[in-house]
Amino acid sequence: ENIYDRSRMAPKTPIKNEPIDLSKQKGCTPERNPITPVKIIDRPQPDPWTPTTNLKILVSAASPDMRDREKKKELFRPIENSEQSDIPDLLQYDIVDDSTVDEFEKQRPSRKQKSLGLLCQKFLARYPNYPLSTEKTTISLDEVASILGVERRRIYDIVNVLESLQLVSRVAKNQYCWHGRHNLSQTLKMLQEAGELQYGELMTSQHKEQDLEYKFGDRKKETSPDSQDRPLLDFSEPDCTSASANSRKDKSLRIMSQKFVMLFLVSKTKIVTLDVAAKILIEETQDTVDHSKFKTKVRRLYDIANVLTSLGLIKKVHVTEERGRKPAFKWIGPVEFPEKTDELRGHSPTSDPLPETQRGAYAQYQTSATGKKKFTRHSSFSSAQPCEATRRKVSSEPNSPHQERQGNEAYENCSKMINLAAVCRQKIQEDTGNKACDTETILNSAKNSNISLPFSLLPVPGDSDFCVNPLPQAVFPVVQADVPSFSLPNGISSQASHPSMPAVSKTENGKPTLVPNQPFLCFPSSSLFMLCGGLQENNVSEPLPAAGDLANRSAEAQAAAPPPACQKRSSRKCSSPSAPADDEEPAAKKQTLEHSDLPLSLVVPKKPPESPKAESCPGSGCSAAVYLEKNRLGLASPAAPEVANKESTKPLDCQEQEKQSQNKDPGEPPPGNEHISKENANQPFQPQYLYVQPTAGLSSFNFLFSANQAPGAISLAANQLPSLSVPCVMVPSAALASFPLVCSPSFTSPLSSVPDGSFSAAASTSFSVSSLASPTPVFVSTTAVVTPKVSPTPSVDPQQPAHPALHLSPVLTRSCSAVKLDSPVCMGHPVTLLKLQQPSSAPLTPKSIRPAHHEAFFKTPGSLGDPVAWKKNEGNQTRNASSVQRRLEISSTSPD
DNA sequence: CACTCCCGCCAATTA
DNA sequence: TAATTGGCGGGAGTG
Repeated sequence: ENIYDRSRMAPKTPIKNEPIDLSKQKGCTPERNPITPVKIIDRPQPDPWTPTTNLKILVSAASPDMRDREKKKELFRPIENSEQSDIPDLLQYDIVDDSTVDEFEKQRPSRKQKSLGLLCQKFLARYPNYPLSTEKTTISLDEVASILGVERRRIYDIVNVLESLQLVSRVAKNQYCWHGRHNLSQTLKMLQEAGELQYGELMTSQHKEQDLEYKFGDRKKETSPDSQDRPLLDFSEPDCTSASANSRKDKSLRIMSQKFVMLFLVSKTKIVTLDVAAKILIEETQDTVDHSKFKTKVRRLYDIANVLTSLGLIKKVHVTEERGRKPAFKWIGPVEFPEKTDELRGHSPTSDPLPETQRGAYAQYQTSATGKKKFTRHSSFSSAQPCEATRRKVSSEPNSPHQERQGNEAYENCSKMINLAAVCRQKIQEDTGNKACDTETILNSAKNSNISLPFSLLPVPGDSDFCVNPLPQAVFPVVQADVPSFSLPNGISSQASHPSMPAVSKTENGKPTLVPNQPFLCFPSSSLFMLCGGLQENNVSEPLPAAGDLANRSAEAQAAAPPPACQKRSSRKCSSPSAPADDEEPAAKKQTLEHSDLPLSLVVPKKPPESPKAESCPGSGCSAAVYLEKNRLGLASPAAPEVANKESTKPLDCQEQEKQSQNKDPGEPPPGNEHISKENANQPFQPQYLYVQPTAGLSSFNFLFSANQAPGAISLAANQLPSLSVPCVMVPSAALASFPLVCSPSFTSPLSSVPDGSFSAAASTSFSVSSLASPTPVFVSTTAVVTPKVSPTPSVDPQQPAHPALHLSPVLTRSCSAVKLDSPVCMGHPVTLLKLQQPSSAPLTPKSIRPAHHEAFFKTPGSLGDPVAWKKNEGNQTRNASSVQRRLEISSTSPD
């Protein structure tokens, strides 16, 4: 055997592929570097295809043999190393050359070289931390396994953990999509919230005991945990089950990873010992802790810890207790999300560890969102939820039929997350009370349901999110749907996305459904601003009920709903929030916004408590929204915010916006979000705006609505169409400056502003107007807000065939968020809106719509100018920008 | 010896 | 049924 090996080693391996060679080479080549020499060697295979392929082949071929023997492993190993070239190996090799068996041993790199942590680093090194939204990176498990020279099993370990944090999502069999860390903070936030719910008590209570070291102060709970844990578990499981029915398989690694992370996030000391964690995690299962079980759990925790360490989220430490020193891990990642401005935090910590890559990019955050979305489809599975949908559901599907399925997993994850979030949320609700309840509830439901939901809402996949506001009235069912959709956060992105998907599908129907009557607003991403005329001054903070308007915005805000994931039921409708409030005008009024981010959900919950005020508003309905604002304002949103805040946000002037159409752009420097809000205040004129920020980073947009706005103003502009009285503006946060989008009912003009590059981002967005029905519904969607910034140029492609009416489609595309406004909706005054409505019917076609061009608009600023462009009536218009882009759609319709 | 955790069998799921 | 996933725990490497 030995001989065989040797011989083969030398020659063979090396040959083929690059990396491999190394190891082998040593044999051949004295030196360490195998690199050169080898290639030649053997036969390459007949088919060269790709380099990778060859490798794979080799590997595979080799492996079997090797195995038989034993050594094989070793061989492989080298491979791994090869890239980096592990030194050790080389040495050994040399030595080994002659010798024989030993070689094997020697060669083998040593356990460390094969460690999961190292492998994970190699894996991570292959992908950018903050990929551009546009690019969607798919990961082929086989390929990666062969490239890294490891068995696929190991890749699963890595991917499962990454998936639990949403750094990747499963797209299909053997295929994962890389999202990077854009959503990481959101995910962590969710986990933190969920963790607080589940484990918080424990901490508080401090069961701690045993294991932990007091010293550190960890909390650990252990014993009692069961009960608590359970809840979580339950939640999660249920979700899963119910929702996707997924398998339970998820059970372990993924869930365990999330729980493990939760423990860190909840822990004050940020240090968790393995044994404590193991106990806690076991409980879920049962109390009996049998030793073996414990051991197994610990093994798994090491696996997870290795991956998390590679991610730079934790590091190993030792805690000494009375008993002695125990292994423990300390969280070194971001901690922030909690409330406040967390955003910031995010990066830094994280980044540190990270490789160079990109850390900086917060901005990307947003963008990334888009990427996430990938999922697309929800499966139709609608089955899931009957509820709401009943009606709406659409058939579905839209577009992409491809894979969706996979989504399930994602769903699961998402769902889990969602569940957690939901839980949190609920709590919050409780706390807060009802006010928002509806909303929340809705949200919750949404989450669950979302998947199924038909509605349009769409979630945005990525971050974006949107809000939907249903009108009060209509709300109901529809709402539900909406809600859900929106929820997705993020992150879940992916998952979320999935949910979205459904939404999307809905969309189809959706359109109709969506909003048929009601208007909704969706805001994508996190950041949105809403302005309401009513607002009183200030911001958000108080929403003042008084203004009915405010109310409108309300609640929805909730953004909370993160959850999309689950399908569960959603029953509630979201709409609600507003509803209660006032009634102002009926429909119109209420609108709410929602945001959804994943994070949101998390956020939301918190908020509530925090900001009761907002709630107070409740009456009006505002609550949700309000509080969102608050959050934002106050805290800043957690997630991405930073960026957004910083920059972006700018609200541009309202006025302008109002005007709208235009967006303004860039220039304006609006103050930070906060400022903005203030601005609002300041600007009294405008008073009414709501600003919503995105929580997450996304944020790309902000929306402003003016309540009062004359609609006319806005609308007019361009199109004239119609209608919409309400003007809205979206501003990308990131871009801030860049542009806001405005939608007016018709949308018309607003966009124009975009022109700038910034807009380009915008570009992504698309607008479409449909004639559909409502008088003026507008949809705006954005998806990825993020994108925009990034690419200005983008172009979009458009494409997709759009569906006419649909806003939906867009959704699918990903991005989308749509807002529709009916007249009512708008925040501001509905009334106005109504009026607006307008006219329009005609609109649709009007002028110019250029269908195709839309893209252009986006892209080019210049184009924007044209009103025409804006309009597109046809269905097709939709375009999608690439994933990245976001689109806006507006429909105007008129009834004719 | 205790801590780590690699490795891969094999069951559960999927395709 | 074959392939993919992933739980699980033996037992080896490290210190």
